[in-house]
Amino acid sequence: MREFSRSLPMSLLRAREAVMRQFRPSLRNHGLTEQQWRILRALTAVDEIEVTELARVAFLLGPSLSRILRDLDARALIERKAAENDGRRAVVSISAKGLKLIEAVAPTSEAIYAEITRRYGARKLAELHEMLGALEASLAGMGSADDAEVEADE
Amino acid sequence: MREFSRSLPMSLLRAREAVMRQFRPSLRNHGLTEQQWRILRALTAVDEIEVTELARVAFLLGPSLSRILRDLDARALIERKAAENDGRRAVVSISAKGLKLIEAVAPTSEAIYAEITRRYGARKLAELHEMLGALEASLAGMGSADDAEVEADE
DNA sequence: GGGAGATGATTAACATGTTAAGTGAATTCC
DNA sequence: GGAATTCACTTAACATGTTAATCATCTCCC
Repeated sequence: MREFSRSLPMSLLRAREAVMRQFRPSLRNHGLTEQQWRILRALTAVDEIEVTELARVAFLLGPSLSRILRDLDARALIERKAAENDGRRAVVSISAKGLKLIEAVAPTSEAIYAEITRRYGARKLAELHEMLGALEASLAGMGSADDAEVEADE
Repeated sequence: MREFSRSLPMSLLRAREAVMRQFRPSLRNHGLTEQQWRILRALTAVDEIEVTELARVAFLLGPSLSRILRDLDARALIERKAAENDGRRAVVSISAKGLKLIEAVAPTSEAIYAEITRRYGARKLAELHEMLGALEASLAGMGSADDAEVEADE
């Protein structure tokens, strides 16, 4: 079997952890987890957004997002309301307080990102992004070739 | 600020998820989570190994590893014993039952990996591995440049 | 226009990630 | 040689990942 440390999931996990290790302390100092930051960060780019769409752009599963939105709402960092023409949908936006928090964290975050870019190289970083995107695209249509399917009609 | 979807952590997360999505159903059919598989997989490469070293190679934090080992032990997939000359250390090895399980999962796992390699390209995959390793190395010495450190003596 | 099915969001249940604290054994250092 | 420290591992506590189930609304179709 393949050398363990060379497996693709492990390489991606290790690389991501190496990056996140840089950001976590700063976020922590501002009372934010990585996922909470992702959500607030995504909210700054739009006026308002539906929960499902937010889950897509912040790359979180529904249940995780539900919990985090409940918490962010309790901390008054976001605002929620029902969609006008569909009682099922909820619309979320960042609050003034949330915006203020983002602005407090952003400088450090940007500085860390700049340092990473400096160390790794801007060109190489762009190339890495491109290759990761291509990997995603390659696997897009590869519908989980599941062995031992219990039900034939799945 | 940077376009959200272009952040490095997000790219790495999305790529990893695209890969893991392929493996999870098969592992699930065999009653294993991704982390449990990582541990058993790492144990097949050695005769026995201490817990701390296992945490390093399987890239898991101590607390996660403790919990999972407890579970794998209860399922008789691994064996545990104390180190001979140091009562603090615990030594872990895979059991015959665990080995049998690995052998049952491996073919599907290898097939999925082969398909990923075919789609993405073997050369490109190797290059991606190299770039991820370089990224890790670039950030190795970058001791969390924490802003707003509460204590000056940290 | 009302009931079956689809849809958006949440809740539930269990496993892991993450940091801090605890426990017992080894080492250090007067 | 024993108190203080360090070390390996585990527990604790809380947040998120993951899948399944629930709940309310909406749509469709008869």
